[in-house]
Amino acid sequence: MKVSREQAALNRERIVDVAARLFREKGYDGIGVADLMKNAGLTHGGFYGHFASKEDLMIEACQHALNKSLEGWRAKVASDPQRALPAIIDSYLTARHRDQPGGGCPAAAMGTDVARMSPGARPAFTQATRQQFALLEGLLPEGGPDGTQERRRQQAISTFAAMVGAMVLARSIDDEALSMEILDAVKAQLLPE
Amino acid sequence: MKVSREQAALNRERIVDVAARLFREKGYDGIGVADLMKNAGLTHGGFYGHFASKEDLMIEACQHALNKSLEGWRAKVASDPQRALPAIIDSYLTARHRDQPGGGCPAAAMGTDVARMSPGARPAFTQATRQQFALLEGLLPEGGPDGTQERRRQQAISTFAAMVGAMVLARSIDDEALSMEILDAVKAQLLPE
DNA sequence: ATTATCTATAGATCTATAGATAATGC
DNA sequence: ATTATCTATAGATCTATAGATAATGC
Repeated sequence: MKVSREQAALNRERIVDVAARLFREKGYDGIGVADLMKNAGLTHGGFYGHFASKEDLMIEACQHALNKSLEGWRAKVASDPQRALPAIIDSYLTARHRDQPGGGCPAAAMGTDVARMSPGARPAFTQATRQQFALLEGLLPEGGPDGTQERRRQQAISTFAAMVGAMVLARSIDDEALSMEILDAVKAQLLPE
Repeated sequence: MKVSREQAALNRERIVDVAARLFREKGYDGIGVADLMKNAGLTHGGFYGHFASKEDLMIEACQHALNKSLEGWRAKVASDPQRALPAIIDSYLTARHRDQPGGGCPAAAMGTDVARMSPGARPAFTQATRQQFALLEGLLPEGGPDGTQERRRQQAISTFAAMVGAMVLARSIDDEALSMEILDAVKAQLLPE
C-alpha cells in the first residue's frame, strides 16, 4: 500500500494538477474530494495525508493554474516578443479556449468562485493579476502622442478585462454564432489592423 | 396555515426575488433550498408547491435578475439619452457594485455558474446579452470616418465585455487599491474625455 | 519504526417527498 | 372541497477522521 517518498510527492502534484483542471471545469462545489482523488488514481481517505482541507487544495490549485497561465504568456514573449501581444490575444479569444475551461484562464473560470468563497486564494489571484497587467503593459506599442506610461497601463488593464469578460459572456450563452461574434469582436477591437 | 391565492402568488415572487439576490451573492451551490425559503419567510417544504426543482428556480431567478438589470439600463436611456452611456458605465464600474453582487450584473455574478451547470438558464442569458449589445450600440457616438455600423456593434460588444471582465477581476483580488485601479482604468478607457 | 495509502464510517447537509394541517374559495 | 403551507423524514452526498495495512527507509 505504501509508496516511496518520491512517489508520494508525485501523487501530491497529481492531485493539485487534477484539482486545477476540475475546479476550473466544475467549480469548487462542483467536484468532491472523493471524485478528485479518483481522478488522480487514489482513494478518498488518502487525501488528508496531503492536505489539511479541501479549501487548502483550492488555494494550491489556484496558484498552480495561475503560474501555468503566466508561464504560457511568458513563453510567447520569449519566443517572439514582437508578436507576443497578438499571439496571446488570438489564442485566448478562441472557441477552443471557451470549450476547455479546465486548462484555460483561471480568472475567467474561477474568478467568481474565488471572489465569493475562497479568501485564501485571493492573494494568489492578486499577485498573478498584477503580473499579467505588467506583462501586457510591456507588450503594448509605444503609441503616438497619447502613449504616456499611465495610458499604457490603463490600456493593459482594459485589454485583460475585455478578454476575461468576453470569455465569461461567450461561455454563458447558448448561441454559437453570438458566442463567436463576441470573441471575434473583442479580438478585432484589441488588435486593429 | 394556508394563505390566499393572491398571497401565494406574492410568496412565489418573493422566493424568486430572494433567489435572484442570493444566487448572485453565494452562487447556485452556495445557498440551499431551506435557507432560501427561510430568507423568504417560509419553510423548507413549502418550496415544492411553487417550483419543481431548485434548478427551475435558478432559471426563473436568472430571468428575473436579467430583466431587472436591463430595466435599469433602459431607465437611464429614457431619463437622458445623451448621458445614458456614461451613466451606465459610471454606475457599473464602482466599488458599490463590486461589493453588492446580489443586486448587480447577472453576467458578472452568475455567468460562470450558468456556463458550467445550468443549461436551462442559458437561453435567458443569450436573449438578455443580445439586448444589452443592441442597447449599447444605440448609445455609442456616431464617430468619425470609422463609425460604420459594424464598427459600432464591435465597440458595443467590447464595451460590455470590458465591464464584465473588470468586475470579475476586481472581485477576485484582495488589494483594494489594485481593485479600484481596474475599475477606474476601464472607466477611463471606455469614456475618454 | 515510520508513514503513505486504504477501508470504513461518523456527522453534517442537501434535495425532494409524504402526510398532516388549517384557511381559502366555491 | 381544495390547496398553500408546515412538520418530519427518506435517501443521497460531502467533508473529515479513525484505525488498519503494508511497503519504505533508517
